[in-house]
Amino acid sequence: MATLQDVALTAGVSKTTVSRYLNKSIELPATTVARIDAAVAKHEYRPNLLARRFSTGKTEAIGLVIPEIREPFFAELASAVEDEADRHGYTIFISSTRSDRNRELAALDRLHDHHVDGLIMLTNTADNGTLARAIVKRKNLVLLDEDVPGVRVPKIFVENEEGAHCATRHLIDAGHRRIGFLGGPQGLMSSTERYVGFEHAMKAAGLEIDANLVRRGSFSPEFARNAVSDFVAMPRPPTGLFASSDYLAIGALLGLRQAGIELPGQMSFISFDDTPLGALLTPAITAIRQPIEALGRLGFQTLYALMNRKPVVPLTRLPVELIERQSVTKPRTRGKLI
Amino acid sequence: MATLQDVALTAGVSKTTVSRYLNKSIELPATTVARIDAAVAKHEYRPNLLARRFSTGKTEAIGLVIPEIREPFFAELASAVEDEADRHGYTIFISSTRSDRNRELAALDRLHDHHVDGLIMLTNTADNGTLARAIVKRKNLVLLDEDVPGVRVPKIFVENEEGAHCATRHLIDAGHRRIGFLGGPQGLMSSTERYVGFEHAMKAAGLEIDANLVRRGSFSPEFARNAVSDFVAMPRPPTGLFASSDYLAIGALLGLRQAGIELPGQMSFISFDDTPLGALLTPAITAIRQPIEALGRLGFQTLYALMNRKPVVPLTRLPVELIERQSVTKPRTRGKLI
DNA sequence: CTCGGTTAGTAAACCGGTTTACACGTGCAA
DNA sequence: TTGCACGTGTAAACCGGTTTACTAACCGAG
Repeated sequence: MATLQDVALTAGVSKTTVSRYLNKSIELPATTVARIDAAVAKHEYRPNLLARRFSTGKTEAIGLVIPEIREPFFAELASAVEDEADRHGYTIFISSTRSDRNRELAALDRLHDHHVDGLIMLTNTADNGTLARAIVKRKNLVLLDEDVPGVRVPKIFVENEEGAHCATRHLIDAGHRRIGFLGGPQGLMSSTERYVGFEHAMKAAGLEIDANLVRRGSFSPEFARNAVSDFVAMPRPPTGLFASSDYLAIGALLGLRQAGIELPGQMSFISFDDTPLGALLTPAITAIRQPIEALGRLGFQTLYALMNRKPVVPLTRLPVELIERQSVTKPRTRGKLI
Repeated sequence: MATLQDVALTAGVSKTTVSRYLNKSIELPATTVARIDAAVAKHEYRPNLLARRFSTGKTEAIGLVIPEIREPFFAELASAVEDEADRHGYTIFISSTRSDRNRELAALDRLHDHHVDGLIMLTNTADNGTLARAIVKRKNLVLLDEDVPGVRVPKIFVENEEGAHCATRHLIDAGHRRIGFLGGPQGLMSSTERYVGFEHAMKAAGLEIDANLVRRGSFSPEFARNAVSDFVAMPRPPTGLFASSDYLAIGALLGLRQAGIELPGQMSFISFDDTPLGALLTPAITAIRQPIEALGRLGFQTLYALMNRKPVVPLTRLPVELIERQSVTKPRTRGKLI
């Protein structure tokens, strides 16, 4: 591998000159430029990235910390972040933490160790303060989609409450009165906000919330499956169901299929996220779409601004959107029950 | 940030000693060890990774080059590779190439530039020689799942032909005689092998292959959708369909739904890959399962051996497995047609 | 007492860029 | 003729580890 020194010797200049020319921090007369260009070409010179990074202290890489790359929501997000990063000359490291706090902390350490210049973090387990304490010691960190309370870093979330309100309202408008709710873990901002949206929509419509039809506590499909099994075994099952994430929806749909419940005839169903899966199912699932692409791009742009010491918006809320498909209809039993 | 020098001064030794002690390349008496440990703790010393990498010329990172992280097959693979890499102290860069040859070449350049120590590559576009020429110039590269002809690097593939044979045989055993085949791009080893498996199974059963029921050329869902639309419009449509990848299956299923074809009653269906999606659909899709986890782990292990100049198996074929679900039954029209 | 071997280290080179501070020559104005 | 600005560069420090080659001190054996 040719070094800067080799190029400099061939071009008859010093390596300082070559370095500064290649980094555009110097203007040179055409003849010198030509000599350097020729020398670079002759040696097929490519700068040694390890040396450059050591010298500048920059890695031109960022980390993306997500719970699980296999889940389509996070894979979509990773794709968007990667694309935007690539556009700015950055590469990304993806850490799948499997919702493991220690792996999240390890990712923060890698930031500290100059492994990466910045971090985009997306957690989905409630913090007892451990994560927050680790985060406040770090710079160049952006939180996406889920909050970590008590840290002052740029945050980009979606309109969870409004989305949940809209979803619930959609079921109500279709004529549903008994509506089940599947929520994520307690202590997570997005979980809470989605529940609040559900609650407000129900209250605004003058409907009681039946506590037996509300299940909160986990994002796992298993959790949703069990909850749904309970729902359909009730004397008066709900006619509509709102799963507050697609991952919950998977479990819920398996539970409904197992119980032989037909969608949307016997049960209307709406979800939150709108990953591509939903469109392929029968019936195609009506859902609140999170702007994953925008989340990823804005996430990188914000981190980029942060790394370059540009001013940054402390909190952004991105809008969500109702995507109507085929899983919500009028309740079949409406005439009988009301 | 404390440096090795700071620690050395505090411990009253030279930085050589601290470095060698921390890297376990020296044995020291207990008292000295204690002094160094205390100094490390006092300074909260963490080695500067950029300096270490520059010094050793190793990045302790590898690249994973795949067509698209959003596709579940590749996301699963990435997850397996990442896990195995993590276990060996390596981190991974993921490059989604979007099947773009230039992005594949760029990833190879990053290997050259010391961006990563090694590369696991998985391509899905036929090579005209460009990729092969770029690959032969590189070291520490492993090919996964798809061949690039003419390069001598370790390769790990699955039993494509056997899998396709098994899938076709499964339809034949269920009583199907008119079987449609959806294949990937021409010029790809996996495409060809899967077609050959189909062909052999048909011949072995004494069945003619109707050229109108064979469509090869792309892995895109759109392609499959169009092919299926043509199939169902034929006077005598096939009763069974073999999609040689899950991504094709998605398009095929959309096409079948659009045409109002009921599965498995009107059409038996089998796919190749068995990503988690298939289990969630109605009916759940019978498929040939690729050993994604094993592919990823063995891929990393092979690269690891390669990077450490250990002997490496030049070609490995991993077995596939038939996962029976609900999308294959006896042909409904069997009595009438035969 | 001297030689050889072991223990416990160390000085300095090295990796290949980037960056700071400065030098030299030339032309133009005062 | 001096002085200054400007164009065209350069020498050397610097980043923080790793690694090579070496040494001083001490112990035991001959």
